[in-house]
Amino acid sequence: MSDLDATFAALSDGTRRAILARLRDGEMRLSDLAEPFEMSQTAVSKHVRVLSDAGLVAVEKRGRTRHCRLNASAMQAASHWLEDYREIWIASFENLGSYFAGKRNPDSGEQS
Amino acid sequence: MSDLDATFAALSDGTRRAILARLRDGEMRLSDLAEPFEMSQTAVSKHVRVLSDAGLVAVEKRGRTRHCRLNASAMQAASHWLEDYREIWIASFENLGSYFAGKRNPDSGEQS
DNA sequence: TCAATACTCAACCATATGGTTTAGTATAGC
DNA sequence: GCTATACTAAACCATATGGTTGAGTATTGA
Repeated sequence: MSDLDATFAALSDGTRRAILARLRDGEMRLSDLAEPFEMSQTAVSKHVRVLSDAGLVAVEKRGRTRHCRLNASAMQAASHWLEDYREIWIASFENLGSYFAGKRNPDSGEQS
Repeated sequence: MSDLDATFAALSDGTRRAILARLRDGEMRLSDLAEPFEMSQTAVSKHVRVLSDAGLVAVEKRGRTRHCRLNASAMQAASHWLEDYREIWIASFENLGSYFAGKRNPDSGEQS
């Protein structure tokens, strides 16, 4: 599995995205991280494992607790891949803008 | 499944990302699209279906052919989600930069 | 030392995924 | 109308995924 495969696959689950969102506020123990989710801690632990394997979070063992923090650099690769398509979706919005502009005023293609 | 679930899941397969890459050059018939892949046309058709369900490609039936084109707006939602983490990974790179800079020269934080 | 805490591991289950093959449908063109 | 083309659909298979429970391990703290 390529790195991008793993990254996008890890991001394709809502629970895992919620875990990442929680970690934006800073490092958190696995048990605290799992607290709001309506599933077993084992399940959350598995999700964290997936995120860790994808390089999206770093887990550090400290005594009997595991401390998780974001490792956003893997996201950058995913973001970079998407970036290559940015001009295409911008173009499609411009076309849409021209379309609506044309309905109002055939000379104008501008948008706010 | 949320839209983001579907989008990221669709992007997590290398074949599907390759399909999207091919479509960057413009619209293509399904059979032409399938040609370089070492799998059955049925398999490619299924991948296109996944991309279509995720809103990443638009498929238009014209006679007996299906014409596929990029619909990059769904990518924008994914990109936007990742964007929220940009400041975090930038911060982590800055820290890394400072770290290496500190090894060379404690006054400089610049990199090539 | 002993109990509680914070996990991991293993086994299991249901469903999803990525592929195949075979058969069927709709259209094009002779 | 008949045949080739370009698909889609259905059935099947192996493996992956997301969840569970129950047992095991390591660490803390009284």
